[in-house]
Amino acid sequence: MEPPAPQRRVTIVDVARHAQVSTTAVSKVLRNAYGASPEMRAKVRRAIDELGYRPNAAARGMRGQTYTIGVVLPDIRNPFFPEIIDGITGRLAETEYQVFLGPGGCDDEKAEARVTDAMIDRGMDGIVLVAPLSPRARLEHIASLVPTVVVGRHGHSLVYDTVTDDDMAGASLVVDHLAGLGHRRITHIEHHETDPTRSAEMPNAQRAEGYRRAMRALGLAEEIDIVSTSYTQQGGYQGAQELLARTCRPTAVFAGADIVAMGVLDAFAEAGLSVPGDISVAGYDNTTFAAFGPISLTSVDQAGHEIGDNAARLLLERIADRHKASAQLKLSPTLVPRRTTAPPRP
Amino acid sequence: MEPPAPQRRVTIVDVARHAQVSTTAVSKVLRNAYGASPEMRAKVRRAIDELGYRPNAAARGMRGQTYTIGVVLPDIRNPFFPEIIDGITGRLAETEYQVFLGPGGCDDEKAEARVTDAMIDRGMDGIVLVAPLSPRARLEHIASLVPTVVVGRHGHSLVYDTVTDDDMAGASLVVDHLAGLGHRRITHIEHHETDPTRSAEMPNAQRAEGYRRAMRALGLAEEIDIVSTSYTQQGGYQGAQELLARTCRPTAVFAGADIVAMGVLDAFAEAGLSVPGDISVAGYDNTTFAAFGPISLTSVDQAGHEIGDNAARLLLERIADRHKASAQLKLSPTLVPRRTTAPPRP
DNA sequence: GTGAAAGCGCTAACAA
DNA sequence: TTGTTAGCGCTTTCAC
Repeated sequence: MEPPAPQRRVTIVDVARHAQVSTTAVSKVLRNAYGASPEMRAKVRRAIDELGYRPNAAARGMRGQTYTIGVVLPDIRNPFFPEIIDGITGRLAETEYQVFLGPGGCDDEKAEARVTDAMIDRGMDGIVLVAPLSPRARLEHIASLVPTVVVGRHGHSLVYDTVTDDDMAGASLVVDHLAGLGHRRITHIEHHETDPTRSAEMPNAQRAEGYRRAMRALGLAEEIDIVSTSYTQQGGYQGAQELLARTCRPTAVFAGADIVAMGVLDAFAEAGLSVPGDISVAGYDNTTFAAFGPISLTSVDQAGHEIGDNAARLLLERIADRHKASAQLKLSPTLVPRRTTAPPRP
Repeated sequence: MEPPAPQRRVTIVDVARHAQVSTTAVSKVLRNAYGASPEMRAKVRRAIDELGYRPNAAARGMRGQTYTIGVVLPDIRNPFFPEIIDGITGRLAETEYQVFLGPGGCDDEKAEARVTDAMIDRGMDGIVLVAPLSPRARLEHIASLVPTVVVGRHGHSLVYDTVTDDDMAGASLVVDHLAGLGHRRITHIEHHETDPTRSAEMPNAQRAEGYRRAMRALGLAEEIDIVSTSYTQQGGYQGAQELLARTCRPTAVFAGADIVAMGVLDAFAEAGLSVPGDISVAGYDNTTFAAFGPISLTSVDQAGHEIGDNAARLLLERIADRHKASAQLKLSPTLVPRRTTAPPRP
């Protein structure tokens, strides 16, 4: 009687024996590497299918690749990220690579470091960092250890590629839209950046700067008015409270993110202001809920899917050639006008 | 001159040499295993710090554990999942385990299989399946290969643990709430389950059944009315259209999910119905957007954080003892009344 | 084109 | 308590 094999997983050795070839041959077939005749490939493929063999990624990783790509998200809650993920997985679907997401605790630099370290420890072949919080030096350190693409953060580097949305142009779209409706007193609610080292690289800073430039370009330099809070619902609520306390209120508010606009709408509703009758509100990100009927928020749509797709493409290129010149891609956002913006009261 | 070490990563051998001990000793310290004196531990710890050593997870995985937990989500877009993730990572934060999320393409059984296979290939120590679509046999197969906890799917198994919300009780909460306000004609919009094999195990089926039972318990058996569409905004819109076409409309709608309620609200707004003046609407999941001012949707809150926390706890127990008896946990949801429900017109 | 053999970095038996 | 040694499953020279 045969000893009852205790659920041992099929290995490359089993495949080699079953196909009557060497393990080297099997390995070559697995990697589509040079040095295996068509007949051999066929034979090996058949054995793989018959045995239901699946390579052990850990073992592969010891010498070669793990065929694993890590994506680090600062905050899974942000409804903008799924678009990026879809773009990445879409591009990678046809390849052997598998994507795993690392949950970076909401706005927590420590958690981000932990996740990226964990990915490096696990021998991931490449990493996509989405809107990372880490200082630039840290990003370059990561990139020196593993092929890296940084998404949603401005500022170029020689060691990693970047894919961003043109946040400055996006802010212009909003300001131009509001000015086109007849608004002059347009206030921007921004996310206050605490860390000066990464400051200019963050999208929020770019949006604020885009707001300033667009206002100036329209001859509204005098009207430039920025309230600093944070990109949260709470931040929007506080910002709106500040505006409500003024004697001369703006006729339109450009919130730096949709979630901020939610807080603004809450505050205005509480104060009995009607939107857009008394005041217009616009957001940024075109999150899922912006489209919901009761909200119907004018917003800016970042090309999320395209961003992810390009990030994955650049990462594959960098995995293939770690020393290629770094690329910087800037994609264009579009305005999605909805029912929270209208001409000001005459 | 020394040869410029080409960025070689520090290994256990380097640590052992630097601390003047054997690699076994280092390994024991890493795993807090038995058989290392305090002095030795201290010496090794120091060497680890001085060299900045981090163990290679792939190599560890070849013999022992990878210290990696995989979480499979059916759809990253569902705003209910972040709560679960937080619960899981919270519980695991104090341990050596790292969580990675596998992006299961929205409602795609094939994608789910691909992700789970990938996790097994990568030697993950445990897997949490959130509301999986796979047939039961497949779940048991996965569980036979790696410690598994299934979340958000009813139906017990001997090989995996389950953590669910009491969806039947949740449905009762909604029906009781509406009936308490004076409603009798309460319609439920359900997700139509195509696959009969998993049918009864899915939360949507439980919610529909809970609705029926609650109606009967209130003596409203005659009024039981279920519209079958899907748990999407589109599904809600279609379901509402069907109701609008009737001569005798319900006075309240219980949507099986918040996202369904969004579609319902859209349709009612288009038809000029006011909510809750003309008709009340309730959802399920208490998603982030349900709380937004302009929406303010009455909903059912699942104990997401608690679900995740317990799932992680059970998984750790199962990793420690693969043959322990399987556990089934059912947590209680709560009702969150908001402004979309009110007494019917007299 | 093919395969034997030497590792990759770690853990687990086993000896000392 | 400590160290020696043999793999884990794969990839990669390097002979043939």
